[in-house]
Amino acid sequence: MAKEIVSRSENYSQWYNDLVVKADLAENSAVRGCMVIKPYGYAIWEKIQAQLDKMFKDTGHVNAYFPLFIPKSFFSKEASHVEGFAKECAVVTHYRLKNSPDGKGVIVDETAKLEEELIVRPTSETIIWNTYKGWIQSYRDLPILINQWANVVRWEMRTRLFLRTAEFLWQEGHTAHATSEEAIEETKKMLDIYAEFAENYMGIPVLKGRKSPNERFAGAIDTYCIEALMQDGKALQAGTSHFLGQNFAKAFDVKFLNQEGKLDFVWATSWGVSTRLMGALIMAHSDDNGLVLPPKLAPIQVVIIPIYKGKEQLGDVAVKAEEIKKELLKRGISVKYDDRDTHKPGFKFAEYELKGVPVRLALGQRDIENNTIEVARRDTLEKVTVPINDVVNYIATLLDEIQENIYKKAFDFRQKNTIEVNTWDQFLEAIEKGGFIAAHWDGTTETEEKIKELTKATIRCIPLDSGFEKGNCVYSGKSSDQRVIFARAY
RNA sequence: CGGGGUGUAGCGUAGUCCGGUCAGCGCGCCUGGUUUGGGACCAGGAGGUCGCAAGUUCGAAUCUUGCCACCCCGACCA
Repeated sequence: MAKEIVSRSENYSQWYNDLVVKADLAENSAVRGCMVIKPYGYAIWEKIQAQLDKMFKDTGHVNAYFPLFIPKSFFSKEASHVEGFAKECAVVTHYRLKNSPDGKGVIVDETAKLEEELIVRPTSETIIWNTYKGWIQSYRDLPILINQWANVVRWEMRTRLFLRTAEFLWQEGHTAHATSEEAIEETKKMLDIYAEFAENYMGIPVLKGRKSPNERFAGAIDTYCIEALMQDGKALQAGTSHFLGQNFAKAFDVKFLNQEGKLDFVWATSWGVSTRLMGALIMAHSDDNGLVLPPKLAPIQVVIIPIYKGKEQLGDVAVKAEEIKKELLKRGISVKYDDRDTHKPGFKFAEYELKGVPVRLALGQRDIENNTIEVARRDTLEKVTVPINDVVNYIATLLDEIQENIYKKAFDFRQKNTIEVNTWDQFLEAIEKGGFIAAHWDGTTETEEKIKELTKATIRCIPLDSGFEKGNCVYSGKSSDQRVIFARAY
């Protein structure tokens, strides 16, 4: 199975597609816009889930599960929310099939029409706030800090594996608070968790910021996000955290008695990351040889490949390999010993490179004699031979080093591709090159939309950590107090 | 949803204009043997309602119509 992928320079999006399919992460399914996540891809997602889940729980959140279906009437209760999602909702109208009169298959039974149509959730705010109404009477019932791991459906026109699919997996946190301050604090706390996860586990540097009103979540007062830069210079929104104010509490009439005995509406947040993170992971680090996975999320961290001539040599090598495997496992490092005799070593080397396994060990007769082993790292493709007795320690350190190196590489790339511009001409030039553009913006939706129309660039975020700076809008010339980040985005 | 393109074995493709010895090739797959420090080699073998459905015709991968899927570009979006 000679699996070739097209190079990034030749065709970036083809490279991405090739990679997803050939590294066995996912494939298109029989259902338009929906993907099958294959075991290797799902294993990465499970690692993402496990870590995030731990971080959520460490900050006081608990998991629960709400229904896939949402009564249509719930949707119309929050005006901007409906408006935002109406165009991409799948709707269930019937609950029964019957045999077709012509004998060819089954048809919808028209007599089984639902009294009220059900929406397949594109997000769960409405069903959750309808539920919270029954749970909250007093400030003593607050806060509610719930997360759910679920699938959602958004009927997208154009889909791409992981980046945009009609059905996707995600987590959505939905919290309820007694005060605005507390809810805002929660919104920012979760944004910080996302950023920490992206940087420390995925190895992807992210910009934390706030969305412009135009890019805000439907129904939110404020949307915060983390934005990552991909190797082709396009931005990718990797996570969002919303301060919902009292919008949903008002829409679903969720009130509580505060300590002064006065009725008030509850304050809300919601926050989520999805399988889109897989797309970010792939595009941030991988190269023309295939995936490059950060050790902390790699399903297999180390692969051992035996090199041998004849069965008796394999025996010697196998003993040593199993020994090393056991030692690595003891250290909590995941290992695969690949002794398939149906493929040659060179084939396996290429295969594990394609799959992004961070460290590869090659062990042969020559090594047994010299008490050495060959260690190859995926991120730099460097190979070294180390004494076999040191290999476990060596690998433990190396995995950390790879994790760091991957992040550093991505960080340097972002630095190199983030540019401050002050004139419209500079802006036009910069946007063609790709990357993040820090420019002044007059704060109006009209300007934002005009820029989008002219350049396809959108405001990715208004960075949280960049300070006040007097300047003039790059497009309109009107005065501005802060630079914002523009980019073309996924 | 609009514009463009593609659909032939698991994958990549030739053939389609000009209907009839056109169902071929490469990779992969299976069996046996030799191999094994960067994608092995030899020999033999299996596998296809030519995307689906109607139609034209003595005859359709090839012509007509409709549908479906995928890719690229736009509008939408995590």
